[in-house]
Amino acid sequence: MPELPEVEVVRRGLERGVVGRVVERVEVAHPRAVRRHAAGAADFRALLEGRAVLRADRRGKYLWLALDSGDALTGHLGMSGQLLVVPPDKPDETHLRIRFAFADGGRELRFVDQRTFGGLAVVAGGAELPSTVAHIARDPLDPEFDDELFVTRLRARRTGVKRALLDQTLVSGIGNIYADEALWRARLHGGRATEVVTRPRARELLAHVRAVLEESLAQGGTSFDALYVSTEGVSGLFERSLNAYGRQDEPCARCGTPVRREVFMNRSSFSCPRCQPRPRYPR
DNA sequence: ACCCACCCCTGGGCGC
DNA sequence: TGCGCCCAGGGGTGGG
Repeated sequence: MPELPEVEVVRRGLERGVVGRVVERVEVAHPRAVRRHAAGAADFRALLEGRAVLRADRRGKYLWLALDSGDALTGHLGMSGQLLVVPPDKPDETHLRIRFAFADGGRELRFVDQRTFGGLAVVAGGAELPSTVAHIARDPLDPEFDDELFVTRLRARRTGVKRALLDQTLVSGIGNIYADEALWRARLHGGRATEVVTRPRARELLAHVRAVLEESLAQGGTSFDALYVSTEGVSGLFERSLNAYGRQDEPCARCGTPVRREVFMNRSSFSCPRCQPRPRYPR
């Protein structure tokens, strides 16, 4: 899916739906879904069967379940991954990749992923912070996120502001939607060079990032279609609150100028031509 | 240490 | 109907 709000909705669903339960049986229906588990599907199964789930954690767009073995079942949803908690008798989804049945015979956990950009892996000793997640920065909703460090590092970059926001090693959890929304709120064009953004402007941008992530989370995230849903299959409602993303040719909510679409980093960027003028020297 | 182009996939929507 | 494009909330990798 999904960006931070959508992943956090899933994490909360896992907390309610699988924490405290014991995995009894794992079925890997598609090997690509465990390609990040280098030792293969059989090893993946062996490390999970019989294990109890202690916690559901998240950093940025990465999720993990802490296990009683000290290992972590880590996951990334990619562009189209879903983690669903469903009754065992529910018919298999078309793109069901991995099934987890629990010892209590209750609802199953299913990893469903149309495009298979996502995947799961067991990381040895990773219950606290999986080594495969440690390379990314904290996200803006993390209480230990260091705002001033972010401002310093942002300004040290020699790139554009949007590229920087999308760089998960600088700040995690932001994707194409929330980058565009935060930039719209901050009245900044994504091509603005990071080194000319003043410290107060950078702090302001971060405040907008945080606000849009929190507001979206409160609405259950953004769901353009049925691919972006909670563990219960429920869609989020934040799409109606988007001001820039996907709003090409619609009037800017501030000034009425039609929202433009530009291709940037081989993907779409939406912005207001008047509120967010192109910089003279874009990055 | 950065930054960028490219690659990995499937399916929906569109024009022809 | 069908085909060929284009498009889509992702990251990892290898080159410069």
